[in-house]
Amino acid sequence: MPSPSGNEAKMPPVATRFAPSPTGELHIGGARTALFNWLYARRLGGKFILRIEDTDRERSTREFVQAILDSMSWLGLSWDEGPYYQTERMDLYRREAERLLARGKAYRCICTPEELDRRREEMKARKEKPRYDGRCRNLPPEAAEGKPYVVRFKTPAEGQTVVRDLLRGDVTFENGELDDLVLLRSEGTPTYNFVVVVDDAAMGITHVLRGDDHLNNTPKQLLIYEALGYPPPRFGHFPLIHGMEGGKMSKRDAETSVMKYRDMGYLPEAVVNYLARLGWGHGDQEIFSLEDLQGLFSLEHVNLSPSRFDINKLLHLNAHYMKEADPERLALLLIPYLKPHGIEASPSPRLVRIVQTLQERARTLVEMADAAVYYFREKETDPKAAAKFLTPEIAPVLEEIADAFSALPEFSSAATEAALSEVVARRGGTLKIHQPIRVALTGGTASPGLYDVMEILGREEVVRRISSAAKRIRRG
RNA sequence: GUCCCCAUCGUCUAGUCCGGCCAAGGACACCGCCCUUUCACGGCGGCGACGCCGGUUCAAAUCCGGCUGGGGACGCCA
Repeated sequence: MPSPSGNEAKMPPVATRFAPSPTGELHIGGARTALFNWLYARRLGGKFILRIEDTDRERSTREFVQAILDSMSWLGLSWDEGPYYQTERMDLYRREAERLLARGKAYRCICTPEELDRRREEMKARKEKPRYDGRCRNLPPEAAEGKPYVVRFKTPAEGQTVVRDLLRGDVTFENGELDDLVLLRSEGTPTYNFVVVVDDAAMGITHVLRGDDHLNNTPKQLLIYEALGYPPPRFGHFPLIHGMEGGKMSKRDAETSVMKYRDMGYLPEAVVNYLARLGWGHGDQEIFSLEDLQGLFSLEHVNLSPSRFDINKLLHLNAHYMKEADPERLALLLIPYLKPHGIEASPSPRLVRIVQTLQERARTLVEMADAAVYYFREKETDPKAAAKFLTPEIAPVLEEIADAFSALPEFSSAATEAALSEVVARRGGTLKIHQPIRVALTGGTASPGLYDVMEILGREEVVRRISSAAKRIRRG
């Protein structure tokens, strides 16, 4: 219970943000960052802001912006404000840079990129930490006239900056280790460490939750906050997601784009569940809906060590959600995955029935589509299956069964099962007939329950496929 | 090279803050068995970890130090 004079009472409502740069599709690691920020805001009744960091004009594209927005929506991560685009806020950044220049907190630097590169290489060769040597710090203002220049931050040479990390506690940096970083490029566009501060301050961000790779940037940003005279937000850095081989997750390990997982037939709830459990836990619980997560997520339970992306566990979770999912919804979702097989399906009760037979057998929508093909057209028979089950002595039995099915008053799974036992009984009761029929019907040895398959296929098609299998056997 | 972070089964994790309930629990994967018209699902069981060394303590996975190992950052990228 917060006292009237306590900090709690004055705490502004929580605001988090996700600030991707549209230089690629939404990365699986970025998606987790977005998820954690979204959850944190939701949990505390705050707002979640989306900001597109497109100041790198060379590499940012409209298409990537759209892909990121689509990925967020697919995952169910809605934003309360934005998307803001940094390229639309250039005036603000230039104004703030001017302010720093006027107060002597920043300076113009006329070193060329080539020169800088050269010096960096030299420093590396000398085994020093590569950094700007500050040679333009005290240049008279006229020196920059008529020349291209960048605006650099005047990092204090002395003292320490401590980052009070929400997850790791205090992390202390020597200011002397920090660089005079570039604030404005020679074309006048701002760089990351500068815009992020200006925007987070302007947007009232209270909590910056981001990947570990930004921990080293934080002291620089803190110093910029101070120079600008804005109160800094709280920071929390969680570990990166690694590939199975260790190291930043790359395409070598697994697909890194969220959209690709959708394309590979994963359900968004499985991806969300998996991402949440990667670096976070809640006792022994494994299954979490987005709604569960909103109520349970907390920074205290975020792990500090990097976790590896394990596609097997994602697959397992997806299989779980495939089983849980409403068959009508799955039927709708399945349609596009049928297209590559040349199947143009449309929503129907039959499609729902098909999905129901496949739900506990398919781990992804792609697997489900693969397994569903024989429901739509006769598949080529697997030669091994044919050799084993479509033997000459089985041909007359198949013919007998086809006849029995044709004579049935109604073609239900109960009826076909009864008819089949009758045939088997007539032949001595030890006949193994299921696999031959399965091969005749589906082209392979694995399928849902035979009677269900037959009911869905319908009498005409069942009789046709069984007879044609018998004919093929007789022809040799 | 310099700075920073991290360290429980192969992987994700519970336990670590407030040392004893932990001869370390769950999940994935893997291996067996059961169920079964096939394949799956499911059920049961197995395999499997506190990186190392020292310290504090009656007692350490839990606290402290060192070592080792892993990772990240050092751009006119974000």
